[in-house]
Amino acid sequence: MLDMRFLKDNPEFVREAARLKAVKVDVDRAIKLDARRREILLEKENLQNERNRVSKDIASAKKNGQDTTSIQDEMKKVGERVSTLEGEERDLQQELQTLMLAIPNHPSPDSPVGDESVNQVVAEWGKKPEFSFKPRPHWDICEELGMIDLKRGVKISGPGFILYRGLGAKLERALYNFFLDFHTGRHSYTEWFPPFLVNRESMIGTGQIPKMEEDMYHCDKEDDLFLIPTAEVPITNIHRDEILTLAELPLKYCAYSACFRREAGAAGKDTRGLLRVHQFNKVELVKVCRAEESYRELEKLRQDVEDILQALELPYRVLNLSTQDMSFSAAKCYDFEVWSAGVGKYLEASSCSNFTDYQARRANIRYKDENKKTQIAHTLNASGVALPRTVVAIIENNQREDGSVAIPEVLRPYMGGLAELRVAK
RNA sequence: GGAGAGGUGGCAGAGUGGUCGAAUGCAACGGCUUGCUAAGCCGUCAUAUGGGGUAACCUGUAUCGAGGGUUCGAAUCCCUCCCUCUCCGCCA
Repeated sequence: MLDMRFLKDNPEFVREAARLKAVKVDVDRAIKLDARRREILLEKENLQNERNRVSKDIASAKKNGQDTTSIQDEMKKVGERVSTLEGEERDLQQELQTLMLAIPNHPSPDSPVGDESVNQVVAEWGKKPEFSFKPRPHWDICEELGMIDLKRGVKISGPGFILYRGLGAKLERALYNFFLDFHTGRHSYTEWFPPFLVNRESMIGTGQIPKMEEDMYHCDKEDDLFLIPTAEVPITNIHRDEILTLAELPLKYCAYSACFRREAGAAGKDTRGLLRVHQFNKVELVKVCRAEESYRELEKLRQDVEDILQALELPYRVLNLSTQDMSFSAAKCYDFEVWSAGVGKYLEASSCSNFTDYQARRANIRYKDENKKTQIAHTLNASGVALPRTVVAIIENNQREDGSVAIPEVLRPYMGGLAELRVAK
């Protein structure tokens, strides 16, 4: 959410920022509602002031045995007027809130302007593997090695739900354990294990609602709980409605979670095998820091993600996302795409975003600065990293002509010392 | 799921209709003093938002789990919801 004062002072800037993100907003309406709300508030508070004062007088007058009926009648009228104004204010506030939640964060000046076609490649690492045979896609290899069972996954849940088996299941476990150990150890993140269902306030806090509500699985029995699309939601909301001290910033958190996405309308396009699924595993990195530090923390976060892709020896490139391709809440976003030889494509394996104060204002995450003033924090996050497409790249890039797959060095300790995946004799 | 108890400031804990935004204690912070295993004394010490002032600060309003109601006036009375604890039931 934006600061109302900022919006009031810079309506043109906000309009322009929304245009850059191709989001329609009604800035004028918001300003008008806010002005009207202020008027009402002023009148209401003046009346309340009068009432508070007179009520004290009544108390002392009664003590002295004086008759206070007429003045009480007068105050009753004041009370009624206050109630009316309160009702009006509530209505205005609600409409204003709805409008404000629909205004996106403004993109940073160094984000390329436009749609996904103007995304900038800002880094490339590693060499695409070359083969003396035609590399196969992961769905062939994985089925052959008995690592996933696509048909039965569909039977028990539906399309987009993956049933991992044997070494496939073990590889998942190996990867997220490796990721967690790597980030907690080498990068000193604090590990959390969050609930996978969260309430509506949390979803609003990180900005999934209202914009993306249709993409979320919802348990509507009466609990109003949502399955998390990413651990970003519970982890960023840990400090919702809290005031942090300067000493504890920046917070560096990491968490494994399963992630649930309806991916409504995405069927048919790049969805084979593990490319786009409704449930997947991910390790997420979240940072909360003071305002001045967020862009520097973004670069560090980016490095943390690069480190882990390099450890896995996966060729990748980093994109500086365009204003329209980044998310609603983001100010700047890097996407990490790993090269995968079988499908012959770069696959998005991580997003690394600075949300500046946008999520923190929604979630009310603040800190006291050195002058003891309360400031809105900045939040960031990155996947570190999402598993399915990482698995795809590992399988497809490390495949051999005989159908076996080499396991990256760093994962072998997590696979019980195994150096390759192959069909059991 | 059933029965009971309870939700007050960073924590503990008073307060049951009127100078209560809230006693007191602990913790924390600032200062003073001091000599004996660290203590004593003084002061400061919630959040949001509006107004005034360069500023320290002054000031209006709201907030005692949340929302509604009664009343001139609500932490205190009434209603609804949420949460915590204890006991019982169920259960991985």
